[in-house]
Amino acid sequence: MLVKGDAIASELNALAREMAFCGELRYRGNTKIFGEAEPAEYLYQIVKGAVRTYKLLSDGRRQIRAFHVPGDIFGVETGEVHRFTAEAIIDTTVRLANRGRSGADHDALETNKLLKLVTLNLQHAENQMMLLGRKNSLEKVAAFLIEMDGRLTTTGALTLPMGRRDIADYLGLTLETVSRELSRLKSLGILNFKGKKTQQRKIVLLDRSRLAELDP
Amino acid sequence: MLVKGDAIASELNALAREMAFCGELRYRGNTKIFGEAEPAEYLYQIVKGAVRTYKLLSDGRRQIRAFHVPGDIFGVETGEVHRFTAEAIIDTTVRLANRGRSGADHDALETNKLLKLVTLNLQHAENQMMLLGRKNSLEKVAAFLIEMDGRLTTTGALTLPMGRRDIADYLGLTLETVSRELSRLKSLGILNFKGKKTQQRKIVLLDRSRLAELDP
DNA sequence: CGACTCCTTGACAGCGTTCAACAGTAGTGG
DNA sequence: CCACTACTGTTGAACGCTGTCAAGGAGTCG
Repeated sequence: MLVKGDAIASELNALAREMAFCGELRYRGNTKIFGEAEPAEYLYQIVKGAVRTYKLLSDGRRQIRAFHVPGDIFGVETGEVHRFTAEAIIDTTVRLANRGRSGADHDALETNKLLKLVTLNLQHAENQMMLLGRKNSLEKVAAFLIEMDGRLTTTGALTLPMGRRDIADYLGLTLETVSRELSRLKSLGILNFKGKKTQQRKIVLLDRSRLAELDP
Repeated sequence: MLVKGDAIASELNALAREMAFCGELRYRGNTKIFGEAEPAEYLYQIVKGAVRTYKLLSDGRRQIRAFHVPGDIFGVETGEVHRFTAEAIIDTTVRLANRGRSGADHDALETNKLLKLVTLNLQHAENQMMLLGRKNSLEKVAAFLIEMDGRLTTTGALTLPMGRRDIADYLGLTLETVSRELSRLKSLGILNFKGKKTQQRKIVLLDRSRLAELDP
């Protein structure tokens, strides 16, 4: 069975507590943190805010690998350069951790932590492959909500930091389809919007069990 | 830019040469090697044959993670159990390598090798996410041929061990669509079939540069 | 020979995309 | 304060890519 997002996230948090961080940086919304193929010098842990990591095709098609929220670690690379771009979605604060000296081999403890992090990334990617290749649009949106529910629900409401376009590029859909399926879930009584008429990024999940049934 | 399959494969081969293998097993085509959630005790390296690794949804929808051909290592798990099923596609011989003692921490050298293997898996998964989420059917089939061309071309011809159904479940398509796009590539003069009328698994690539242009 | 598997091909349907219009909110500057 | 613009999100209508359903050919095996 698939491991859900929250299980992965909680293990990430446990790992993060043991790491040695060495600095802090702030980014405004929609600004680049690092780009694909740039040298990878640090690990990043989010203190506040949200980040998307993605790859692009030459014609601009975008596939978002993952969303990262407070507590998450990203930029885990074992090679010399980043394999994807990272951007702050909203105003974001990150802590930096040094990667082990490149070239020289790391000490065993550090490599073990790195192994754990890369493995969690791989698990997430494998689950996302299943979603992208074999789920329909309603199932994709349901899975997305379940993942985010497990990671950033605070006060009973789910406040999405990202817009419809980002969600679409995460799920392999268009923003219109995402919007339609969210409306469908609302009309089914499974969720409700809370914010202003547009910018509907505050969602209240009314029926988690029926939502879960939509994600096979 | 995306790392192509052959780059990953060649690094795998380099790694494999340093590993300590401890046994050999044979499997007939379409037989299980290990199942999802079963205890993970070994690493496997293919000597001869071909293997698919995949996940299933409860209703039977299948997503193939990867195809493995001679030289490849699969079953790289850091947890206690396998996250996916592995099946021999055709008659297959594999070598077994012990995973480090679970629980106790492995020596640094071994962990480093494991890290390399998991990272290569992650790279492949990230590229596959781009393919599944954002490429159309022709681009998917082209990418598949390019990947396989880099891994199992021997005598100028590309002999695919897997059937259309497997290819479809790897690319997030149906077998009919795979068949149609292969026919299209043939009618475009980019490839030719070599085998008997059905069982068209021998493919000759006539124009690799035009094929590459189809994969953005 | 008949049953079976694998693949191809055609016709059609439908899911998701594309194109478009519109609404609500925020920011800017007169 | 209000116009004007920009941005985000929703919704409708039409299209088209891919899936579904079906038929048929070619090869294999008992």
